Amino acid sequence: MFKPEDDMSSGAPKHMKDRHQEILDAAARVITERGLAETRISDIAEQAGVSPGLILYYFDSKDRLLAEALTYANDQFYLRTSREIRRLGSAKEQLRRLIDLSVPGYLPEYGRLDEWALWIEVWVRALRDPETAKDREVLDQRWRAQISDIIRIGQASGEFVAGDADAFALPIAALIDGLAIQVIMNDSTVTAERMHRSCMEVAAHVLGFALEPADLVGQSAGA
Amino acid sequence: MFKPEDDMSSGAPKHMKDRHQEILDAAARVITERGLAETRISDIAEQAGVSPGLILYYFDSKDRLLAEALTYANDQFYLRTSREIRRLGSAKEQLRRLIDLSVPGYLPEYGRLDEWALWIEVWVRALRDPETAKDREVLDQRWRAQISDIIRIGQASGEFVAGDADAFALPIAALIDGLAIQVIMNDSTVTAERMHRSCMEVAAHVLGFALEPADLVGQSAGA
DNA sequence: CAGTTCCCTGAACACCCGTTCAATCCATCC
DNA sequence: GGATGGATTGAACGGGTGTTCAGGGAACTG
Repeated sequence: MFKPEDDMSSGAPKHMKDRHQEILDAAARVITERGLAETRISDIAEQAGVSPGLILYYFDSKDRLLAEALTYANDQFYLRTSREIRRLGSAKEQLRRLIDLSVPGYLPEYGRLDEWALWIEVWVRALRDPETAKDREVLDQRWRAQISDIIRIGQASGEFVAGDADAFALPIAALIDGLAIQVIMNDSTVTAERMHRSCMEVAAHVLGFALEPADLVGQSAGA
Repeated sequence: MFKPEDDMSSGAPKHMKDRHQEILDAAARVITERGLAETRISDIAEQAGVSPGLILYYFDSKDRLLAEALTYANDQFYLRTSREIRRLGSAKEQLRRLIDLSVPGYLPEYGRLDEWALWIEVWVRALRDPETAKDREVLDQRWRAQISDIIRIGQASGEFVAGDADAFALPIAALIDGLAIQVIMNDSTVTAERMHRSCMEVAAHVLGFALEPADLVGQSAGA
């Protein structure tokens, strides 16, 4: 993804859907790089390879664009993990994979997992912007639902203990959030491996399954 | 604290230390209210009851001021909780009190505990500003040390199981972080009470102590 | 009581950036 | 192939805001 498509040197009009998405993509990339506060319309235009005027042709205002871009980027992350996880057989494998994908920089094939940086931007914005606050709640509930769905599967198969799956999911989700922040901040005492281990341990504890040595091996891409 | 001091109508020069601190206080309040991105020098000046020019007389630039204000505010929170906790007898009580103080809005006497909002601002800024990144790491390590100190006390007294106190503290700190974010966001499914309960349960689990019914009663101010 | 130093003000400056808009380009259709 | 309409540009406008600065004024010093 994220190909600049050099061949569209100048002219080359696109249909609205394409441009809309292209601009959102460009915006998400710029926000990830420079942060929401330092993101200018001209940056997004440059990243998308168009003129600044065109950005405002597709979006009512900079503010609207930023809001849309944030939820759009989180959507992408959700869809990717969701697709990956559905493939796996056991609930324990699914949970493990979800944690793999949530630890910034744990899997080499996915860069630094900068989606977390976007999450923090969403949080800051949601504190004051009701629109963003609404979106955030939906996004966050989906994130927790992804975990509780796995838990329910594991309960049905007997891998996990019985109980309120949503109640089990909350601390696991929050723990991942809290640790991911530290890892993305490059905290010297909270490495990716340590985060992964801690998440697995607490999950095993809460859900009542045994940790096998293989669960704690770093950097495995899973089967 | 936070008295406007109406009587210093115009003249009334203050000594540098005072003004420095006053401006930091004012800045912290404005940032909490409006957010880092929407904080203008004129806002801070107004809040402090001085002219915009004076702000730049005491601080080299707006950026420096903001950076200082953020760590200053976090310092205040640390000092307050630290002072409160030291009074208590048992480690379990200390831990419980720490959690009380960390749950936004749990204790009526402390407003909404908006220090958490400042934390998020620190995180966003630390992603790009090395100076802030350094401060954040110190602040965060102190936050975790506060927890591991309590754990060590409890281990010495036999209240908690033996083990690496720092390793125990990490998930507890991260869980508090992750849940506090949800609570401060006014997430409809993560109430202050639920956060409190979840933190106590995980702590009890990790540290191997039994939860008594009294530990789960809401809003108690402790002894 | 002059002189010096520091605190403080508020207006002016300069720059940055979101937004607007008239003009241009390019498909597509008649 | 001329006309129509949407897509695109880039320059210009305008508001907002960080920073500077010349000056006023209070306290302290000798």
